[in-house]
Amino acid sequence: MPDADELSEFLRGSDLRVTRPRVAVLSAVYELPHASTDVLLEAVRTELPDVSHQAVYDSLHTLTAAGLIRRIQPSGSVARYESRTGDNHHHVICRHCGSIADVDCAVGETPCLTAMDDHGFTIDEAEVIYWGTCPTCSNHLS
Amino acid sequence: MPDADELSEFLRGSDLRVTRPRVAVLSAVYELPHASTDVLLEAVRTELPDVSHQAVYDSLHTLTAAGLIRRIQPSGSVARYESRTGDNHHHVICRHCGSIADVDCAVGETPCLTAMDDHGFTIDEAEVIYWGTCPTCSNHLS
DNA sequence: CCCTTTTCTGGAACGAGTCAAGAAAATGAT
DNA sequence: ATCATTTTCTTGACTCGTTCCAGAAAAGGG
Repeated sequence: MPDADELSEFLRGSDLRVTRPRVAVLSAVYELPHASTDVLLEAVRTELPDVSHQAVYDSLHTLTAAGLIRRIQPSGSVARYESRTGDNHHHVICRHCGSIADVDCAVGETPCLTAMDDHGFTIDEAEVIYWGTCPTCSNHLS
Repeated sequence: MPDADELSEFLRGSDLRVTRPRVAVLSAVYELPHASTDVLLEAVRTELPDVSHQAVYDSLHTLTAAGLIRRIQPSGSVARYESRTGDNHHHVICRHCGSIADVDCAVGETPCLTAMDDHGFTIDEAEVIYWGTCPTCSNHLS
């Protein structure tokens, strides 16, 4: 869990200005993986009570564009963010409660990156989402 | 491309009442794969000019719940629907224009269905989205 | 053919996200 | 350090896809 100085360095390393909202947002994304925007907004406001939601949206967009965080948006969900980037990991999502866990690639480094027939597309990413039921919901349902 | 009678049979086969909006919606989804709700609404209205948008939303939900059509919703896109169901195919999406094409499984029948560490989840579906650039946009950009 | 159940209409409402203009803050140069 | 420039943040309105609701209409079984 990087501290504020490290987070600032991450920002500077991406040629981004270091502002308190950005540091707070980045910190929140590290603390709360797969959190939605409004959860992150609340988290940020425990530290900076007066940030606007717009500042959080802007920061999330900027950080995403810089590659410091990753945005994921499964079907039927609002946007969520995580700090693990660039390692080609995927997600398993519970259909019942919406909880998300990370899963590493099953098949080598870039599984399925070669589609059978790519229709002439140039493919640069294969996003895999596993849908299922989490342990908690399994117990609850049985 | 099934005709109205066949579509009606599909509905009855799923224990759904046969209504004109439903037949028209189902027909539109067959005609326009990966179309968004409002495109489907327009298509339906060429045949049934007075359908409400709510009827189309309801029909899409009902047909999706019955498994007659499939709903897909890539990040940053509105909901889209297709008539190919149950064959475990995936999609390749153009980052620039949003166009979608079907791709069959690259690796056998259920690629990646076995996650490396499933965190105790019971996985029932692996959804793969290939992101890239379509031929048209490739030409345009070069 | 009528009755019950389900579906459709019309319109209001919701929520995540975006837009826009001016105020504030962060960087780079003096 | 301070100032000027550039970028970012605040405030508040607004958009758009989607959902909610109550009453009207239509489908299918008896």
